[in-house]
Amino acid sequence: MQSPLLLLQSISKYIQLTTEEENFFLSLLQPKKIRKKQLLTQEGDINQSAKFVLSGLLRMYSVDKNGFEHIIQFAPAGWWIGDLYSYHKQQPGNLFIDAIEDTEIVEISRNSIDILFEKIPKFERFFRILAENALAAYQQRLSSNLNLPAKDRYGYFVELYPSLFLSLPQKYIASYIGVTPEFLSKMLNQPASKK
Amino acid sequence: MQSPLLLLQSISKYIQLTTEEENFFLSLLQPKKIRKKQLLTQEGDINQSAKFVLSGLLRMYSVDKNGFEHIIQFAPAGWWIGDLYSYHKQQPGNLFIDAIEDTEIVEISRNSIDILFEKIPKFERFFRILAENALAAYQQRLSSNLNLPAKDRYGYFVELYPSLFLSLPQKYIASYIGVTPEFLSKMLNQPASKK
DNA sequence: CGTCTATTTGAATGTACTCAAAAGCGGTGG
DNA sequence: CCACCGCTTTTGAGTACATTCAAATAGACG
Repeated sequence: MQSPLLLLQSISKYIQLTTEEENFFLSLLQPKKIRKKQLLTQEGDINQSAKFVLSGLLRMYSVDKNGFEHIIQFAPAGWWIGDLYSYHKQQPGNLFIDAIEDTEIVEISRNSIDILFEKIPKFERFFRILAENALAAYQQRLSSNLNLPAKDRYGYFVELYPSLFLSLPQKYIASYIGVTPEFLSKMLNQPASKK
Repeated sequence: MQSPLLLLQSISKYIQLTTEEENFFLSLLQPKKIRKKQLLTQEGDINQSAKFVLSGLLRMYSVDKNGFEHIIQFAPAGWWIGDLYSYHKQQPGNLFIDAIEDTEIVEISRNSIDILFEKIPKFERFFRILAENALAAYQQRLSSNLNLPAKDRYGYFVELYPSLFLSLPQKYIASYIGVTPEFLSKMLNQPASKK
């Protein structure tokens, strides 16, 4: 199993921990493996934990009434993922999370996070910064997506996930930028008339 | 000028402050009035403060290369607003904020927030929760917007801002849900064939 | 190699846009 | 208090972007 080193590194960017604090934090983590195509979370679940990807690749998506999937976010190694609406309100969410590749994550339960905040208040700061970063990213995505043509949305995707667009099956990209796989295929194979 | 009572109320939902702490917090606030149509923030500005609306109505929007505005968020009384990407990275943002109606806000500068966190660490918690709430809202918006027809996006708008859709000029709603004003008009006046 | 999934291609359709012009509405000044 | 001006909304015709459905082709994996 992958070590949570990656997680400790990302924490140390924002707060400094003593070895003791680090160990206490590590004791709260629960490792988990998700096989390719396996569901981690589904619609109706109440999100009870924060999730950090150590290796592999997850996707979070909603399913509309016609059965079509819309990808909200990918999570490669080093990213957090989760339905924050459900986590925060403690109500059933409407998002699914599954693995595109075999993936290793660590989870921290809501309860553990409460304990963590009590014992090591510095972590309030870390999770604040985390949420603010994620918020900034969502604001960016909304602002760049609203009403822009698919070609431009594809461009933004490539910028945001430069390492993914090479290896990722095209249909996932289509789902992320909000077009059908057929249309994306046509778009990419068109005589490079306009960029 | 409106008193910041509304702000204190919203804080007290998440953390308890002594009178002394309250006063210290209040001493960091800077009130500001923005007249209808006046710009508060524009593309290229580096966001240096958190902004809370006491009364009135603000909008935050981006402008695409064709000059079209896309509204990211409305902020009626009791809401926070700001380009978090720019705030967080301290880089020029690409969002505008202006007033749809005469508006009163209070601002807290980044520096003051740092001082606040140092003096009253409880505020880390407050702003963490704030960011998480906002994040949940953005996740919801993305998930409900992606690839849904305009009719449904309009429905979601009405749910999110029930008080606004009555008084707000229609073209702003169009800009929020990502259609042209002409199209929204046609949509709303169509023989109520399909809800 | 065969099966399953992903991608490509094509034709017909639909949703939303553009451009243009008319109608409605609200405020302001004479 | 009415007339006018500017802004918003409506309406219509033509167009473009993206979808649907269907079928062929290509890849991946056991």
